[in-house]
Order: sequence, then structure tokens, then C-alpha cells
Amino acid sequence: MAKTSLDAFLRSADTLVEKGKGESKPSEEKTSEEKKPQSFDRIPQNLPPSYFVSATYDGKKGSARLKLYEPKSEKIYYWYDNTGHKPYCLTNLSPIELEKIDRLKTHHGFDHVELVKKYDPLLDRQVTVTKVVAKDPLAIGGRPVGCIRDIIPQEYPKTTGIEQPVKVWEAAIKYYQCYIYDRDLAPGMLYKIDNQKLARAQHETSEETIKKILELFRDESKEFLQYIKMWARLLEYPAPKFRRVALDIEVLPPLIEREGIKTSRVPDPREAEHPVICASLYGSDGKKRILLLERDSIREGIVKIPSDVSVEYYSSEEKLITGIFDTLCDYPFVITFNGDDFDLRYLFHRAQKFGFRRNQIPIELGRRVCLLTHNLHIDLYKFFFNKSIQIYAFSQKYRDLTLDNVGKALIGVSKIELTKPMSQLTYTELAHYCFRDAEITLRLTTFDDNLVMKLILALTRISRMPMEDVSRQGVSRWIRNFLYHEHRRRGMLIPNAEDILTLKGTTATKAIIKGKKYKGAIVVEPVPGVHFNVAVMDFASLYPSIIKVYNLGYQTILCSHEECKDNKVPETPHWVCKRQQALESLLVGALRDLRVRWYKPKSKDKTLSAELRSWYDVIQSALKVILNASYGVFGAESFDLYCPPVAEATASIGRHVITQSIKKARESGIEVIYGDTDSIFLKGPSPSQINSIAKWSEKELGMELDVDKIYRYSVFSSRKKNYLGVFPDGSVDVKGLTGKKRHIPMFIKEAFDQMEERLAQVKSPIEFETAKKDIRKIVQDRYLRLKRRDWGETPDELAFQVVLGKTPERYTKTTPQHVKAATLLQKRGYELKAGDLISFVKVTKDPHVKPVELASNSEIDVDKYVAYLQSTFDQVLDAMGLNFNEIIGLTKLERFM
DNA sequence: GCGGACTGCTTACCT
DNA sequence: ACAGGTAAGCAGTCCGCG
Repeated sequence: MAKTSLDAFLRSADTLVEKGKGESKPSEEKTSEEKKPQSFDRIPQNLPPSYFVSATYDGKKGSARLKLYEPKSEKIYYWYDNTGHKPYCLTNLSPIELEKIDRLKTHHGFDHVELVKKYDPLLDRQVTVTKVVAKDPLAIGGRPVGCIRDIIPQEYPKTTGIEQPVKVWEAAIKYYQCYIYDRDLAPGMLYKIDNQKLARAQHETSEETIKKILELFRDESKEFLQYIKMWARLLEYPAPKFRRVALDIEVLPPLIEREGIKTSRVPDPREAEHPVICASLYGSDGKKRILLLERDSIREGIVKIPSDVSVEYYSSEEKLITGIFDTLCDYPFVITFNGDDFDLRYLFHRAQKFGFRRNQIPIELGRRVCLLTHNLHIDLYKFFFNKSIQIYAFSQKYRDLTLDNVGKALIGVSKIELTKPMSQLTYTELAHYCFRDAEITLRLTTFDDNLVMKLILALTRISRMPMEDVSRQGVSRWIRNFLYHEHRRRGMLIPNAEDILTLKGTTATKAIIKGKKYKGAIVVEPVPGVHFNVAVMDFASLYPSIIKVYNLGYQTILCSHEECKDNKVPETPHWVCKRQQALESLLVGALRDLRVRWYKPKSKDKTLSAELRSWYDVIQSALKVILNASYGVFGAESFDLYCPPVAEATASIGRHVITQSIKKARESGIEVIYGDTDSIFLKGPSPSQINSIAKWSEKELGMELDVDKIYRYSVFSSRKKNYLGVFPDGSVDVKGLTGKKRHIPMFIKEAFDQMEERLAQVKSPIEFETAKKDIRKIVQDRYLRLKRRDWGETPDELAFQVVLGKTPERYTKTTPQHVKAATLLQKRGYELKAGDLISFVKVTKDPHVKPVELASNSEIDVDKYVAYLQSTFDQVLDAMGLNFNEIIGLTKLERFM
């Protein structure tokens, strides 16, 4: 092994010469015979219980290939399908008619046809369709032209006597997904292989728990209970340890001159023109390695690297790349940050440049992804990019999608700052820089007891997708997938999106916002002022509850039965089926109930072990992510079961429910000071009043309305979605106020925070009066500091920070201020793209904005900042009976002038 | 030619 | 590539104005 310990590293000069001669060949040794069968190509006769983590189609074998993670040896094993399962699609054209299509019969991928019975959920009846079976999945629908789904004609001339339009179903489903559905497999669960047969491995302790869970739902229907049981089985199962390695590479691009400054461009992974000079591999097993390419240009003295990190030198780039590949194959899971688009893609092309043969590169190159042949690649960039994950799993803790930002926000570790170009770094600097990236990447998956890995596993189980897919795709795919799975399991035809739309595509309400498809939620006009003793009641998962209780789904909305037409959705012409149960209603309903009644309470149950509690917490947050999107997807055109009236009905029932609740509260003599979508803010309610409202809701609406939080007091202006509440423990809940928004200058935010601190101390209306005096002082002080231009050496504190929604060139309709500033930056040679954060200040001279890094104190337009200070504080001042102008000492006359 | 009223665009937020 | 509703600031447009 060409490993050099720290000591050797310090004596690097000698080592360099030695390797330069090529005497030590780490890579060749590692790929030798004894290694290979150990690390992959494992096709066992019998396999101890292993987690089914991924599935693909193997073109050479012509069958599904599953990857199983065996948690004891911590290795990936393969299993190839041996049941003869084949890809197919369905059509309503009869075998006789299909027989007449020459291009189908002679298609190289065509196998045979057979008749099958299915239930058509749109027609609500049994149908017989033809299953067109193919030899390989690409023959069905994988290619742009000439695949079976296009060959089966869409229209027939009248003379043929074929009346109904010809349809093809289920042709766009990925083969491995189809395989999972048909065999009712559960990704993320334990399987074993007995005599070459794949079978579920049971888990004893979770069966005990499932009995307990079922008892919670004794009143529910048998069908519903089955779903509770199915989900509980998937979710109770504990998670294994995932042995994994984080990878990060550094590439050396040439220097270019820009405005006299030497910089470089980000290397293009498709071209892979420049050398890979460093790679870091940070293993969950504690193995930490830095692989460096020897370069003549580097001379350096004594260096420091933590002693548990091994540093290895490679005399050529080929050997370095081989070294990386060998390690990647050693681990069942490989973690990167943007490896799909950079690290793995670069390595793939770079290896090709060096003439590596296809089987020497363990990377499967896709258009948007880079998977690994023998194991699994999780790209954390894709996972953290997911909006639902950002908001609901990590409550917006990170906003900029860079490794530095996510690292800082979630684990408190930043990237190492580079002060010079890559080419001028010493080995130590380079090693440190690269290593830190790999460290952050791995630690993003280990923090909070491996939260991220567990979350991905939980989502894998719910969505029934391979781990690689679930970590890369959005919530609408997850939801579509478990719904598709259920269709197959129950012998239901999976409808084509256009058929749902033709039959049930209309909405009837008018949205308040221009350009939206239907009316959404209600926001109650707040009662301005300071209110003491406020109880906030809300419906736990309102929309999922509605979907469950009102039996909503694409099948049941606007169904074909006369008898159901009187089962109207309030404020709409829509009706809901009384005969059939919607799949969405059952599946989403069961998930909701499990979260609210089991996982959420268990995640806080101190009698459980910390380990179990943490698992339950993962489950409840995975469920939260799914449930929060379960209504929205029906209104999203990109969703494959897109059904606008389902979304519209959900929102409409939501409005009905909240309106009824407000009415009930007022009738009980409680003042409702605010409400938004699923919540009502009650002023000074008695416990019995709260109790009676909760009871009423349960009985009349069939939904749980509970106290969510209590405020010692709350402050409302007349603005909706804008308020401040102080909890009994003194912590402050700020919603929607400008003072809390991320884009405002620190200088203003600081003043706002001071006010918040002061408000936290207020316990009674009397104390409020003295707090008001202090708040006046806070505002006054900020105002005077602005007037004195007293904010520091640089205008940094005054910078607004706004995200670029798109590349600057693509703002064609207007040019907002941050875009003006961005353009100025571009002129200086910065490359800007969507998602970049622009920091700018307001100045007196013409475009009135300037990027903060180009601005000086003297140019600042103080009046603009005073105006901004005013509008920020106005949101709370008027509620407290204060006036900004009066505070800063303007007389009425001065204000008028 | 200029200012006010208006609409539209954009971002950040709430549920 | 889940929805709609709200606030705020600014860009751009229209219209009146002897």
C-alpha cells in the first residue's frame, strides 16, 4: 500500500521520488483477483436477511437486478430475477387487431400478447385488456422512436369498425419499478434468499408493536385497518447501520486573467480536460484518506494533517483514479455533494480519456444522474435541494444550497476558505481543503444519529422506490409511486393522466390570485392590537384529514353514479362517490392517522429508549413531508394523477370547516382574533370553552381540533400573515414580519431583535407600558445612528441579501434592484446563476443600488434606510399605539413638510 | 415633462 | 417541477394637465 502516515507525509520529498519511479503501485495491487469477488459480483445461493435497497434492469441478463445490503458483512449483494418477469404495457386493442400490425409482430423486442382482467377506476368496471409483453424494457417505451407504445396506433379509420379510441396504459413506467409493483416488493425492508428465491424476512418485535397500533384504530373499517397495518409494518422496522464513504475530488483548471486578477473557471465535467489532483474519502468506519497527485510544481515545508488521516501520493493520474474507484467499490454506499453533476461525472469522463475500459469504470453515466455499478450513490445536493425536505424536515435552516451553507446550518462546519487559486496551493492546503469537503459531506449524513440516512430509508419504504431514486426525486414522485403500487396490487388499471383530465378536469371556483386555478384557503382579518392570553387551536393535518374523511380521490370525485350526485362539496358543483372508497383517501388517511396518533406522540415519549424515540421522530417527519404535499399534488399539472377538482374540493371543504369553527367559537362567546387556513386564534378562552369546541368539532366535522399553542400575549397589526406571539416561557414567535425576513440588512434586523428581547420580558398589560418606552428608545437609537452614518467601517451591515430567481439576462419584464446589482457584478467578471445570493446597498447615485463589495460608506442613501426602518417597525408599532415619526421626534408640521 | 394612480413583476413569507 | 394567499418594494405604464 502506498499509504503514508503523518510522519512519512512530513518526509514527503523522499516518498515522492520513490513513487515517481512507479515502484509502489497501490492501484494495481488492489484490483487484483483476491479483491474483486469480495467487493462485488456477489450472487449468493442463500443470503442472510438483507435490506433491499435498489433495483435496476440488467441489459445483459435481460432481467431485473436487485441490490441487497447485508448489514452484518456490510456489503451489497446482487440478486437477479429468476421468475421470468418481463416488461409489458396494456392496451384495449384486441389480440386479433394487434396481430394485424406488422411493425409490432416484427419488432425486435416484441414477445407475445395475452388477455388480462383489470378494474378500470375511471369507468368503475371490470375490463379485459391486452397485455403486450416485450423482451426488453426499452422496446416498450424507452426510445424516442419506434417503440411499442407508439406503434400501437392511436386512431383507426371508421371503416375498421373499431369504435372506442385505442389506448395504451402503463407504458411509461420504469421497468424496475414495474417489477417492484408486480412482486409487491418493499424497498428498504429485509429480504432473504432461500434456494435462490427472494422472500421477505420477518421481524418479530415489530409484529408485537403492530398489534398495539391496531388497537388504537378499533373503530375503523377493515379496509382502513389493512392500510394501517401495511404502513406500520414498513415503518416499525428498524434501520440498519449504513457503511458509507463520502467522496470529494479537486480538479486543476488553468488560470485565466480577468481584470488583472488571476482566477479560473469551474471545470466542465463533460469535457474533463484538466487533471484530478486530489481526492478525499471519508468513511463512516473511521477510515479517512487523502489521495494526492504528485506535481513538480509543489515545494513545501512542514505540514499538519490530523494523525488519523492517511495521505497517499500517486505518481500518475491514472493510478489516482484507479485508487478512487477501488475505494468506492469497497463501500456499499457512496455519498457526494453534487456527485451526479460533478465528481462522478468528471471521474467517468476523465477515466475514459485515459483509455479505461468500460468495466474498469464502476460508474453508470445517466443524463442527469451518475449511479454506481456495484453499490449505491446518494447525492446529497439533490436531497437537500428538495423543497419539501428543506422546509418540512429541516425547517429552512439552510437557504443557500452550497456545501458551505448547508454544513454551517446543520452541523456547524464551514468549508475552508481559499485565498488563492487551486494551482498555488501547497499539498497541505489542498489536502485540508478537499478533506474538509468530504468531512462535511459525510457528517451531513451522520449528525443527529444518522438522521439523513434514516430519513431516506423511511421515504424509500413509504414511496416503494429505490434509495437512489427517492433521494433524488421530488415529493410528487414519491406520492405517485405508492399510489401506482397500490393500483397494481389491487389489479387496477393505472389511468393515463389525459384521461383523468378529460373526465374530471374542471374547476368551478375563482382564485383570488390572478393566474391560479381555483380558490384556496381563508385568512381571517386580524383584530389589531395587543391581546393577552391567546389560545391557538388548529386541525392536525387539515387537508389530509379532509381527504380521508370526505373520501376524496380521482375516482370518487365526480363519479359516474347518479345516486352520488347529491353528495355535494360545499360551494362547488362537485360531488363525491358514496359507493367506492378512494385509494388516496385510504392511503393518505392511514398515513395521517399513524402520524398523529402514533408516531408523533411516540417521538416525544420519554419512557422509550433514545434510539427508538429518534427513529419515531424520523418517521413522523418523513410522514410530515409526504402529508404536507398530499393535497397540493392533485393541483399540480406535473403530477401523474393530476385531478384539479380533488384539490379544489379539498380547499373548499377546508374553508367550510374553518368557517364553521369560527362561527361556533363566536357563538360560544369567544372572540376570534385571527385565523389562517386551519387555525383559529381565541382571545382568553376558558378551558371548558376550549373543550366544548374540540368536542363539537369531533362530533360535527369528524376532525380533531386541538390547542396547538398558547401565547402569553400576541401583537397584531391589520396585516394578515403578520404577527408576533410571546409564549409563557418568554420565547417569541414571529410570523411574516419584515424584521424576520432573511433579505433585510443586519442593521435593521438587530434593532428588531432588540425589540423582540424586550417584548419577551413583558408579562402583563402594565409591564407592557414600560416596555413601550424601551422600544421607543431602540427605534430612536437606530434612527440616530443612521443619521450620524454610524454603522461601521464598511456598509456590510446595510446590505440587502436577495436571491436571484434566474440568470440576470432572463429578467426581461422588469429589472429589480438585486438584478441591477447583479449586472454590475457581472461586469466585474463574476459568473452568476439562479439561486445565487446578491448583497447590495442603496446608494444616492443613479441606479440607486450597488453590490456591497463595490460600495463605500459615503455613497449610502440614508433616507432610504430610514424609510425601510420605518416600514419594518410600523408592522408592530401601530398595534402598540406607537408612531414612528413621533418617536424619531418629527413634529406634525415637519412630517407634513 | 411630470407626478399620481394603477398594474405587474419579483421575492419572501404563511398555512 | 405539491397548492393558494398575503405583504412589500419597485418597475413600468397610463393619464391628466389650459
